[in-house]
Amino acid sequence: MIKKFIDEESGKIVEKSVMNAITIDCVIFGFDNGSLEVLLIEHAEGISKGKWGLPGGWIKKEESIDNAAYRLLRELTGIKDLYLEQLRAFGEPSRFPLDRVITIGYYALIKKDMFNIKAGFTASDAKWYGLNEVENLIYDHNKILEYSLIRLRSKVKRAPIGFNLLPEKFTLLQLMQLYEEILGVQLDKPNFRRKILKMKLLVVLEEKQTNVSHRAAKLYMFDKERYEMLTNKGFIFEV
Amino acid sequence: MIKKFIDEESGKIVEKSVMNAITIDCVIFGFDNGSLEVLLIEHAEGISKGKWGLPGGWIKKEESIDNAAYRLLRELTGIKDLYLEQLRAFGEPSRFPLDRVITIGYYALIKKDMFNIKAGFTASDAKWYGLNEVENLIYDHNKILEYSLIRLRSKVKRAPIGFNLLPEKFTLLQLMQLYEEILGVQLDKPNFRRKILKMKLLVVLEEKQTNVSHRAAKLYMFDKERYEMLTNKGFIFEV
DNA sequence: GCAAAAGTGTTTTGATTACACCCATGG
DNA sequence: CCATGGGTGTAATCAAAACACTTTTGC
Repeated sequence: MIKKFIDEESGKIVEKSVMNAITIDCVIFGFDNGSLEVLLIEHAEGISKGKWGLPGGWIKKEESIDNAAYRLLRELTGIKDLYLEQLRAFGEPSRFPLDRVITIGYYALIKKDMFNIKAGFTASDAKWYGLNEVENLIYDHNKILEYSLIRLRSKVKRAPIGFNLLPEKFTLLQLMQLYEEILGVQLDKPNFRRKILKMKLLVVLEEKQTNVSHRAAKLYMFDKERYEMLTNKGFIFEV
Repeated sequence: MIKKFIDEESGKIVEKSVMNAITIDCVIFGFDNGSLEVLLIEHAEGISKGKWGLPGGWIKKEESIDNAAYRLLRELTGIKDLYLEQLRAFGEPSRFPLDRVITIGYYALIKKDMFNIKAGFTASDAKWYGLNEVENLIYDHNKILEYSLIRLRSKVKRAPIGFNLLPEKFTLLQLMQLYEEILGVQLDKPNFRRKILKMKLLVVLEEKQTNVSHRAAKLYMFDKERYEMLTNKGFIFEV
């Protein structure tokens, strides 16, 4: 099967051979005003025209599935620095009405402040949805979204991937609210502070919040090197 | 693409249409004499003839990928009652030398005492290997096996799937050795007892061990109903 | 000074760990 | 009677949870 692509270097339209009957669909998470959101696409072509669904696409013959997912996200958001992880394959025979198509689900975490949507030629419109605003999506995309949430909740307890949803510099309250939102729990501020600081994954900055009508909070950054060091030693992260 | 299958009801050979360029590969774990083992297949056809690899096969057009994995396991082992879980899709372009083929990895846990190998027509021989005995497998099967181990280790801490590797009736020491083997750690017997019993997932039986040259241990069974009840309430299992 | 969030301190509770020790059984 | 694993008890340590309290800032 042959599909058209925009070449990333030259910008020209090129034709490429893609895998048959296998696609990629991606749940993109963002975090804004204390709420977790997903990026959905209004499909512009085919039988699903006008309906909303997860962004997705085809796998080129010569690219790995991880690279295909990266490419699709770049095409849509322009972001190169994001967290990406495969969920699993979804392969009910009835999931795609016209033909037997298996899809490989991914989820991505992006810093929303780095982001602007580049609507591609298979997406007429893209929009952020709060998790409770999401209604009926095309095919089995609700199921993929549901599964991605389970996975995100479980993963966020074991590795500090939450930082990928926050801006470079953030306050401890922002971080706590992120965890509260993802895990759907209420956390105790003093206890959260102590716990997260004890992990030594954060670097305190000189900077503080500005223009807030209360005591300004210190800003922190995630210390990736320290994290790598700790994970290599078999470190476990739990909030 | 058309492949030959043995119809499970009539026993006759039938031709079925299968998915192109997508396969299933399965890591089958068993537990014997305190050691974790995997079932490997000596491939009898194609370019991988004579080499060992994971059991796998094609996905029929009309069956779901989970069902395809179940069917393959039934064809190979005859066992209907086993634990099966998808790992993820493996899709490096170079993983299969002749063509671009994406595979969906699964892992299964079986009770070895229920089991006898039914060598199918795509497998000339099947053999259990201890984890350290496994050498170079075909394609990316070492990678799939490695990943399945990571997954098994992580899963076994959060859900009592280990029982699927033990006989119906077992002693606490057997169970502890299973955890020690899977997790690669030494556990303290008294502490393990208390912890596992406090979870209330085990039923004590009247029976005891026989013919042992030490005090006979009580036999236990896993209480599946109790487990379902606890999981529904958001129960977490950690050893 | 008041509201609102930042940030510190302290007590209680419960789980984890480490290890000493007694029990039952076959050879 | 001794080796082997079955099984119980307990003290020490550590993390989690609950919550009272002080600090800083804008209005």
